[in-house]
Amino acid sequence: MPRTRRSFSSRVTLDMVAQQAGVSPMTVSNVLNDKANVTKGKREAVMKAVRELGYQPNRAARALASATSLRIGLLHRDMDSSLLGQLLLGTLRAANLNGAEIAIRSYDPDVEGSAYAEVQTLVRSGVDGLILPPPLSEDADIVALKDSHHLPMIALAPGSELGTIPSVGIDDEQASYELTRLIVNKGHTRIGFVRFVSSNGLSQTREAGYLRALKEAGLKREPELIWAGRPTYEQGLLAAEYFLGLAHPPTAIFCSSDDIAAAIVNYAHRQGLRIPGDLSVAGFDDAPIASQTWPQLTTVRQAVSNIAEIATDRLLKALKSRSELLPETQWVAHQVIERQSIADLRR
Amino acid sequence: MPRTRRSFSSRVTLDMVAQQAGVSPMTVSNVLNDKANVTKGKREAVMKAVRELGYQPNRAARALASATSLRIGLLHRDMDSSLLGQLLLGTLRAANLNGAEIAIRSYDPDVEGSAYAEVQTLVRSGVDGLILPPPLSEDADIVALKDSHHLPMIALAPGSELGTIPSVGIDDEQASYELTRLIVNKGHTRIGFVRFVSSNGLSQTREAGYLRALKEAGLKREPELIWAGRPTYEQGLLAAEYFLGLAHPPTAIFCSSDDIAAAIVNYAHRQGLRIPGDLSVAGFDDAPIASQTWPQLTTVRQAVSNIAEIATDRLLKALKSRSELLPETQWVAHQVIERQSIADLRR
DNA sequence: AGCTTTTAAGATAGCGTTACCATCAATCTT
DNA sequence: AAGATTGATGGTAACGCTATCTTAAAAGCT
Repeated sequence: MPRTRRSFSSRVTLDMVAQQAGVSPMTVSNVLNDKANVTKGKREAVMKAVRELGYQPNRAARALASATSLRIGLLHRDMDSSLLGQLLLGTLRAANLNGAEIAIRSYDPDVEGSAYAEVQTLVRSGVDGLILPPPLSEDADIVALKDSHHLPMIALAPGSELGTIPSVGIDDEQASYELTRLIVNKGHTRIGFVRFVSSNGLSQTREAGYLRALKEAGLKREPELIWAGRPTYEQGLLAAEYFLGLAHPPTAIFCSSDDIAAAIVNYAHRQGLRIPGDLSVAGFDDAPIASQTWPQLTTVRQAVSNIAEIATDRLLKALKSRSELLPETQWVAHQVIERQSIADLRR
Repeated sequence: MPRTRRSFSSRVTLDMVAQQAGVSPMTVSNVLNDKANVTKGKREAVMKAVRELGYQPNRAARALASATSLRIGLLHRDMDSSLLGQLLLGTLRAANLNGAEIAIRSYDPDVEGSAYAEVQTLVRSGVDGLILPPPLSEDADIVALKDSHHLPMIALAPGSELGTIPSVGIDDEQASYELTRLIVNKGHTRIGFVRFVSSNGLSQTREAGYLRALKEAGLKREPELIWAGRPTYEQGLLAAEYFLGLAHPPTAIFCSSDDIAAAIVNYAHRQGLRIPGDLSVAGFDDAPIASQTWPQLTTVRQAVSNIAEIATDRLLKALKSRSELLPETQWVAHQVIERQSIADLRR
């Protein structure tokens, strides 16, 4: 037996409509949801009662009862400040528009298996899908969950076509090609390149663009002009040391990361070189540091928040329509940002 | 006897958290809503379980049971990449645990009144409260909405005690004092200071800390050692030019911003000076650039995501309990990060 | 007509929380 | 020391709706 009613609010409920219409609550629900079999008479009686009482369904109750709300997980690298903001912004925008919720967790890139452990927590916590910022699309364990747990996922800026899971990002090969061509067009013929050491898609894709531009300009690939390292400032200092120590150093260096480029600029300054007068440098990503360096770096910008928004939207739409998400790569426009770090040798 | 379970999603519920923590569901609810009196032990056990399971309250259920749903607005500077991530992270964490929703909007700091216009949009869209990251707590129009629209708000890192609205941040004066003292203790007696030009709280608070440390060490305030500018890399170059052009330049420069400090390091390098051998430099904020410079900068770190989380939580708790939010400043611990940019002159 | 199949309508049991007590141990009276 | 007060904890029902199953009547079949 009911003890006390909690709500004093005179809000009209479905039960009141049912009573007024002389039918059961279920019938009212069925009418309102346009369900199968309701006779015309009852349907009209219900609608009349709804109108008279000014009934409006309670969204919260409906959501709770129909368990229709979507939740997607987003994993991010701890301490990855510059991208994170844009990433969250884009994801949240798409999630809000789709009435979905997002669950965020961070992992420590220095701990083996940390990302996978966090994904498992997300899965256990009941997410319906996953957003994978780089470099998570290269984690085989995580990607495997797609089939083993039938967990839809989409990768952000994968660096290269994956084939296994859907993704959204810029065309890295093309962007790299365009930036290299810009350097070539300014008359440089000895152009250094810093690639990533890892065997991931990115390192190869960006190098491919660099090589394509060289080839097109009739320049040979010179192994001594390619240096591999991790994308950190410290590694950039090593790269600078290497390039400037060559018997015949490059006149320009294109780096796969702004951190490295900034380090090279800094190192060169300490050697008394002028940038871009004595050495031209280009970066990639348009991280904050690219414009907090002097001279500011010519680089490539990818619209991170757009990429995140598009990917999230695509994932949610697929989830809603219960349709399979095809493992297609979707490309978003990038932008070559020309600033002052590349000298024009033609003059 | 339960017939069938309807939900297929293994979403983590409050009951599961209760079981994991070894308490009743009610206790979990009480912990999450900061209700009544829960012992520290239970409270921690619950929070631990929440973290482990990645629990997020079901908003629909909460709204239904409590007949309330909260939405708070967060305004951020467009393009403010490095802080934004941490800011969102903290805010979302608190919002999720409280089952609240957050509405995010950006404003253009270069357009007069842009922030106010965006706030109005938020208000019209029906937010129940507002989070104000710096420097919004200094916008009189926005703060006035607190009373005119009875809109609760809380400021982040206000830089100084406001008196008008509640806030959460570090004690800037104390942090500035501590960093200056660290420089003093290394034997420096001519210490330059870069303050912000604006008349906001921050510029004065940080300068006050600098002056307090000088005074304590028996050093005089020398006007020529204080330079004012905006917190940008370009301005930092001007500051460097100024300080190094003095007849009797400082041996150390403490900057109210890492951007400025990094610019000074860079400028000094180009002048052939060694850092910290010939010039010591310290920054403030521990922005990414502080560790992407060589040598890495000694600076002050504020836990932005914590600050945002605490503030959001405080706002939401007040909203739920329908209690007035007192205009108190709440201080969060800061951390002086000592790296390699300050020379020890005593040896 | 006697039987099975369809169909409208309703009964029942949750969905995941929180409000509102009831309980029992701990602390405080006098 | 016995009774009274507090305070932590949890049992129970309810929030307003929908999924699922059941029923009883209507319709279809041989």
